[in-house]
Amino acid sequence: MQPVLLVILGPTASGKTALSLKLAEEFGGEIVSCDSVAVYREFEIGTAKPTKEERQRIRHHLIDVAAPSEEFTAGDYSRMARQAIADIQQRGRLPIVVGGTGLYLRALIEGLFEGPQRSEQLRIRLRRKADQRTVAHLHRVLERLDPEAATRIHPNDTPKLIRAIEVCLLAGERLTAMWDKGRDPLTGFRICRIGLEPPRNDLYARINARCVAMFESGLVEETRRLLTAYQSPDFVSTADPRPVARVMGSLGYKQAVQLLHGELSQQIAILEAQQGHRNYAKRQLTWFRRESDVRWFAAFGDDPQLQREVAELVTEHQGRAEEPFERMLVGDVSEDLSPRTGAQDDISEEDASSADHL
RNA sequence: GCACCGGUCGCCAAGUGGCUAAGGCACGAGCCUGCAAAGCUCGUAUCGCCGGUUCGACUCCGGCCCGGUGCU
Repeated sequence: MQPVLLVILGPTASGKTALSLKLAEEFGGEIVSCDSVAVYREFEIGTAKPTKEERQRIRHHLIDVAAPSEEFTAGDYSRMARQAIADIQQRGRLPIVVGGTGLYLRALIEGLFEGPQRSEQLRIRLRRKADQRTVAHLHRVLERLDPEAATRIHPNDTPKLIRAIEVCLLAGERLTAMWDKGRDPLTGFRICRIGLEPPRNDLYARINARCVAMFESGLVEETRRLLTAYQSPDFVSTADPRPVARVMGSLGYKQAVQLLHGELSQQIAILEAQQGHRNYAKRQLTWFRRESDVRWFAAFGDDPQLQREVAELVTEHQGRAEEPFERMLVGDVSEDLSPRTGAQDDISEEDASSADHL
């Protein structure tokens, strides 16, 4: 029977880390982080990675896997995370994906379409074009290359227009045609999705407090240190030999950089970082709400009551994975105390065929 | 006490005697197929209170209340 893959998703500061550690301990699991900034090394305080102690206690994957100056993408994430999950599975342990980055999670579970990787040169040209003329120009270009894609992408959405044009040009094929070929989903697992959605006001209060804590524990000093080796995407200079680190533009670091440039007072920097995180949390929630088969919990991940409930759910899910036919047979053999006996005969055609490629 | 300035959505803020009172932020809803902690879309007020002038007032007049500034 297919092994279980546990997925914990929720907005920033909802307690995913606490819950995942608890579950990993209880079920003998390893954690696969799904966070587009935690993949970068050297950036610590602002990324809210699990602590060193936590990472010693429970094995973590997909954290610190890229150099700050590296371009890391959803495709890279998907490939590496799948490898990590396969390894964990092989060790006989429970893989627990802990996600905050919706696109990465979707790339991991549902896959991406078969398309060309991004081309920095092409992007630079397109972006320049967008600056010179108007955004509407890019949309017109896409209209010519792929009218259907142009219908689906809003004329103001520059990054998506650029990717669409890039794909058409590089592949010599329409983007929508490539979409139609489908994705490459992750197979071989029974996925159990746990969603965390604490009351909005409480979540916002936690986000605010966490931002303050980040600044108090040295976010600005860390940023100053990092700035000696990398430059921020918001203050690039071509004459500067330091490589650009895109993470430097992410929430918290962005404000710390502005503070160091004297554009912001400490107080305003904190307020803006808080605001950015709150807005981000809201976007995450609308993304996750669309995710299918999520069991939602209206509490924080560190809440003991919630942890108990989730643990129960996971146990139930695992049980079902090990005794897949029990549920189907309850009606027929309810008096039978060992429903597993004889269950084999009742395998349906679909199950029999899907068992073939195991 | 007197004088002046100001009171427009949760905040900032335009505005006109008469189309359905700009915009920004927040907030809410939503999008998302390799930069995603990014980018984008949509939604939300009857203008401090009372009275008057007027065909018609948020806009004009008077009084009151509140905030700011100045003065004896």
